[in-house]
Amino acid sequence: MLRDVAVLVWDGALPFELGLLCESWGLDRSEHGVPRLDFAVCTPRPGPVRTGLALGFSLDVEHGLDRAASADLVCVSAMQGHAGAPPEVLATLRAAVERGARVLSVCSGAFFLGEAGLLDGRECTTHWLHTDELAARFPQARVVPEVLYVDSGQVITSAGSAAGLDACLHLWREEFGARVASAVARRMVVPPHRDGGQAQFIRSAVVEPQCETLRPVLDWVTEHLDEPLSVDDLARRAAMSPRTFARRFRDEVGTTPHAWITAQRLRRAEELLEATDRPVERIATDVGFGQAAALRHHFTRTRGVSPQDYRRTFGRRAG
DNA sequence: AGGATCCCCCGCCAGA
DNA sequence: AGTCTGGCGGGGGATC
Repeated sequence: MLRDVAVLVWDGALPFELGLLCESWGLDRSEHGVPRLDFAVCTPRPGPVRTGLALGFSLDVEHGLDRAASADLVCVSAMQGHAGAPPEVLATLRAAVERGARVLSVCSGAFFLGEAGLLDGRECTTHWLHTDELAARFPQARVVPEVLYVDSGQVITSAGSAAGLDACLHLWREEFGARVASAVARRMVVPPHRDGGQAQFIRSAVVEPQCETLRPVLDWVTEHLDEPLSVDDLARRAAMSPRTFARRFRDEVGTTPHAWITAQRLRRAEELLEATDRPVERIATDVGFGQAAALRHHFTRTRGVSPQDYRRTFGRRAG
């Protein structure tokens, strides 16, 4: 169970990436039913820590790295420059993994996990600008480009900047269930869940945010998850050819129609597992899986636990 | 649990 | 030249 989170910083810390870690793990949201965590920002020599990018301000950090020794999760934020983490930091990261804690990197923070030898043989990712460099510097690392984050168990790496939030929300879900994760997301006013495999690029979200042509169809789908949904039907509903629909879908949503629909069905199934006592078979049909086997297959593949186990952990009667 | 069938979905290319 | 569309084919994943 996750109870204690430490974030490691040193000179060159980037405020946005550091800030999202503080926002995710440091805030008290107990009035919204979110467990309160012990949280600390730590640095090798407590005191002033310069931020990167010549932003003209410093942080005053109270805690030394010894404070990270009890953490269940040790986060390494992004720094200006990708090399040369202090040796004490690398030792802290290695010690965390050795004692069974998890480590999480945001953006170029993955390079420091690499320096600590924690990426060897593991799948990982970083900002799309740097995936090639990461793979070159750490040949043993299995770098996955173009995803938002990678959860390889003890080691979680996320892509550029804001994808760190997605990785954090993923961890909230994994540790505390979808209801808590949604409460955290709601407080931060971000979408509750973007799947890790989603593309880092969502072209039209940047290029023409006002022209979200698929929004009505997406909304319709989430209201009709229990029905059979073929791509041809959705394309017709969007008044496009199937080929154009699939292309626009990837551009706007960042994944394929079928993968997205499956992800929505799993999300709904998760909610129903937590909030109701309906049998898994019933939930499968309620969310549009033809057979319960399909739900179980996708659920265990993406969540790492069976629907029943998920309910035992996060359901109403869970202890 | 495995195999047949279905349906995505992506690369390719021609046309607007 | 450059962009967008949509039909086709095939391989592979999903479904039953």
